[in-house]
Amino acid sequence: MLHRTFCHAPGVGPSLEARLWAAGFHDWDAVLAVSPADLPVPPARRGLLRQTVEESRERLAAGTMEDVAWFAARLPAREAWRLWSSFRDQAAYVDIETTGLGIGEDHITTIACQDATGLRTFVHGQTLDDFRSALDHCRLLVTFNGKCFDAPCIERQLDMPLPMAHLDLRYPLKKAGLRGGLKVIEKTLGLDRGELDGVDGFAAVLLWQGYRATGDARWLETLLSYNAADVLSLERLSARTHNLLVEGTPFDLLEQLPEPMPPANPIPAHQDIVREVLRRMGK
DNA sequence: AGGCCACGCCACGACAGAAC
DNA sequence: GTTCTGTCGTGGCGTGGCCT
Repeated sequence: MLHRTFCHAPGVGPSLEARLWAAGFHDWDAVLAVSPADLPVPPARRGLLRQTVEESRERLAAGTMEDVAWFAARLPAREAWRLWSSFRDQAAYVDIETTGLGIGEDHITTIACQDATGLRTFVHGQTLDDFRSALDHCRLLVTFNGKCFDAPCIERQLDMPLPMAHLDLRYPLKKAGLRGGLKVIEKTLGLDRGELDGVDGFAAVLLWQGYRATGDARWLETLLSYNAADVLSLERLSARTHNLLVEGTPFDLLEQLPEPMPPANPIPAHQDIVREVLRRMGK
């Protein structure tokens, strides 16, 4: 979808982009194939549009982290979803758990990261520092509400800059009509958390506390299972977001993509631990 | 419950095209 | 050439909603 995008050019908003599409300029090649005078945009904007399209073609072909970040910086936030189909192979889906909502002394307890190489988890006091190199090959960071929560936490607590493009699914999903938190949206799409049903972010705090208090690895494993579940659905949600938002363009049929089922969660959740946590939560 | 970001709304400026 | 009108993009501000 990115190669059909013009609203990242200065002076081109939703209206002008729609005018270009309606006039048959369906991708960058079509714009470069005609003289600037034939473009259906105000004369003062033709030069910059052509220049942006030329640079876009080069940057999409190069596809370095800087190139992807260049697109992300120029796209209006509401159109950031268009990055995903072009860079999904270099995407990393990330979610963190913490001891709270960042008030006072709260810190990251675990991180789950899924990318082309598979699922990895990182634990405070054990392997958390390894996360610093986990995103070395990542061109596109994908999260849910990560712009507000996960990314600032990681940057602040691990002192780890995140310069790559960042797609926060919360906003495009809302634009596509899917509101509410991650679990609510998963249920709407028929995705089942299985034995982790009812476990939420606050439960994750209790799971960490239980692990610290008992040293029992089953508490940690259940926490990691929950953390993993949060990232394993993100690729599917990204595809659904893409497909729903592509429906609002003239390229609905051309750009629809298969929606992969989330992989099975490789980390077991222990039922007795889940029951105990839900009991402590009054559920 | 705190922090953070995008969104919605509005006002404003730039520009193109029409009318005179 | 000037003026008016409509369209479009941009920036500022307040607010809602999501994370653990």
